[in-house]
Amino acid sequence: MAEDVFKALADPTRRRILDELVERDGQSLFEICTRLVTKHGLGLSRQAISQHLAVLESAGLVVTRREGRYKFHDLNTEPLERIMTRWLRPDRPEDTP
Amino acid sequence: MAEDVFKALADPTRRRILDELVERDGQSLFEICTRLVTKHGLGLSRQAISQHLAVLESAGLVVTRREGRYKFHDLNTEPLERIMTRWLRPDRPEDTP
DNA sequence: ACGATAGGCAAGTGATGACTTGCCTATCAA
DNA sequence: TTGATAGGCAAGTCATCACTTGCCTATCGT
Repeated sequence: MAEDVFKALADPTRRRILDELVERDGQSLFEICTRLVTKHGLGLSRQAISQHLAVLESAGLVVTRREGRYKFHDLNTEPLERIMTRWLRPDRPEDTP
Repeated sequence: MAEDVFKALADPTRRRILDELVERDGQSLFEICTRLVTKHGLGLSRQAISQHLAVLESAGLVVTRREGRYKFHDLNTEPLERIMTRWLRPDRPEDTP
């Protein structure tokens, strides 16, 4: 649902996670944790990140695959593409196909 | 700031307001109130809508112009176009909140 | 001048959301 | 098996947010 996508995007930490997945797809929870801490200095617990990933997943922005004890997270931009054109009026010459 | 834009879009009522302004630009506060009530059955006070409009305005999604005792609200899609491509182009992650 | 219209300001309330802590299960390596 | 790794579940705290209520200012028409 569109509601879930907008709410998922409302949090800066979740947007950081999406940035991280754009840069490197298929990361595990712990990978994302360490990269958020080392690269952006975010002091968040593992559970916090886990909950953020759950929100992103239920919004369809992240899809997961399990392999053994690892759970890999992949970005899915399809919900974004559906949503962003909602208020873009068709009177813009460069954007209208 | 991108943060304000995402937070502004997080609320369903504010998204309704943007829908309303796409359909008919330059409405006053009372016009928006009555249209939200009659067309979508939203039972909200005038102040609630006013606060939502303030959020949208500080996010840059709505620009206002005063004429006498009227204040007209116009849609501005420029902030949307800036944040849209953040995760759609893997080469260039953008800066943030 | 008056009353009616259009809008703003500020404090208070109730709900949602972000984050933590503690404990639990499952998988792998030695 | 033991211990370490990867992750999940649930309750609790604290802040933010949406919305209301009440009162205030400014502008217009008569």
